[in-house]
Amino acid sequence: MNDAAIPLVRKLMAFAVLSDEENSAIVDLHRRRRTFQKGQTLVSEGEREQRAFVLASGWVCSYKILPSGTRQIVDFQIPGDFLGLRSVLFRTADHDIETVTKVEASEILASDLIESFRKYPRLATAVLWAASRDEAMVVEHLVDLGRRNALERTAHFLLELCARLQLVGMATTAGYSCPLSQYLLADALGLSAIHVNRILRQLREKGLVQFHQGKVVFEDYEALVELAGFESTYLDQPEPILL
Amino acid sequence: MNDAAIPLVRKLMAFAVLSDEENSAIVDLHRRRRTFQKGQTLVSEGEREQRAFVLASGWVCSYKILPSGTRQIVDFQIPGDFLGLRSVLFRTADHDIETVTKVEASEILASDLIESFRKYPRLATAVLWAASRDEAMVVEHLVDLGRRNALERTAHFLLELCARLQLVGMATTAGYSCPLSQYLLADALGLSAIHVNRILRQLREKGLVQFHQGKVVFEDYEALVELAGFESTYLDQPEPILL
DNA sequence: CGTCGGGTTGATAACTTTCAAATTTCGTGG
DNA sequence: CCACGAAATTTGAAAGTTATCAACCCGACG
Repeated sequence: MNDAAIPLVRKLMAFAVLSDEENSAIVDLHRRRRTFQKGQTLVSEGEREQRAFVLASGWVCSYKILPSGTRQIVDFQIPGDFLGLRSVLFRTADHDIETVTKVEASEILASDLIESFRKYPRLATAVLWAASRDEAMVVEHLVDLGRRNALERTAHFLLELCARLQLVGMATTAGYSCPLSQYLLADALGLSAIHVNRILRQLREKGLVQFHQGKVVFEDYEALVELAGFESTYLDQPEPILL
Repeated sequence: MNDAAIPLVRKLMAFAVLSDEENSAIVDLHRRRRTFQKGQTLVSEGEREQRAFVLASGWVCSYKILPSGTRQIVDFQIPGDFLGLRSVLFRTADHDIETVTKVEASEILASDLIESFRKYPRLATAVLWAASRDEAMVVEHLVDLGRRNALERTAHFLLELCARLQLVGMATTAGYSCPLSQYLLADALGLSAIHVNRILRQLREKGLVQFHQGKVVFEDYEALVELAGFESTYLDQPEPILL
């Protein structure tokens, strides 16, 4: 198998030029393959036994449920992303994780990870970089919810997803496949599904983006970036930093 | 000086029983003391030279400015908190950091930190725990903005601040000193300052909390927890985990 | 063929912002 | 200690944004 076909390799390559040994160490982490059906819960809040995964294919979401029953999706994970890396440290998970589509993921034993970090320290740095980037995205999501209106927020969200997917070769500025329902979108954007529907219509009518039958199609990428106030600096790494 | 007077020591003690050597290693990190006046910028977005600090006294906020000029405060830092730990890894800061009050902070050299982690591995774990807790708080803040209305959100925020301050001995369930203006509160809560004002009035009139002249006074802590849907599990560590 | 999970639309209600202005608080210099 | 100006708080009214409720449509699927 070509290494670049592994999303995690592809993602880390954007940050560090990896040697063949390092690449195969990553490939190694991907034994222990698991398959999950759509809608399956991987981690429940309060759960003790913590497992970490690398997502190979499919989409996942992590969210919190409020006492009132509404939920807020904190983040979606796409191929190449880690699941539950952080919460391994906590005794109990502080949120739920659920598959959005059928998913292939590799279970990562903490011991394996530590061992490969010991052998290939640059790998540790690269993974830490990935974790920092994830945190930066949560922060950007927070800004979305706090200070962007529904239109900007939705636009920004679609653009950010695009940027992330590009890192693993699953999108271009022309568009991408997106398996999210308007309900999922709503729970991520802090809106009602009905309002999301209207906003998507507005974006369509303005000739900016289309989102139909699982496909996001950008009609005017530049104008959308402008509308959303999208800054990709925290996602773009023009070229690998770690040589 | 009594170690427990150092907020970082006090905070980490909630997580790990630290030996005398470990304690003094932490105290050691606090040489290189710096003082900053109120309203001073510590880190600017896009800045290259990254510095990390531990806050010894005073309050700080980290925020993002949108193209429209509005801002969203991502988090406040209080004594015992790290500043800029994560962004040291990124080449450029992705947000601004500014003092809210006069501040005393110790500059931490990455090399010093790594050295003390090498000597005292349990310290590394404790700090990592603190970082995870910080991330959990950002997530909770995100949920605030996405799915709680202004009243719940404000109540939740005041309670969370209380829980954090308790860890460093600066609050009780009776109340605490809080140097935040309603403008700062508004930028953190994703509301207008005017609305914050009204919400605070409502909370006062319901007999739940008062927030006047820099003091938060809880009148009915239990009822407030109920209203806010406040879950402190992610903050409470009933007793040290690492023995 | 009926059901079910999306998606779509309209009407109404609730929440929050914006604008404008008055009042209070607070730090500073006299 | 007082006066002054700047900053923060408070209030009202009007406008804008988003949620909620109630339908209806449509395609997939057993």
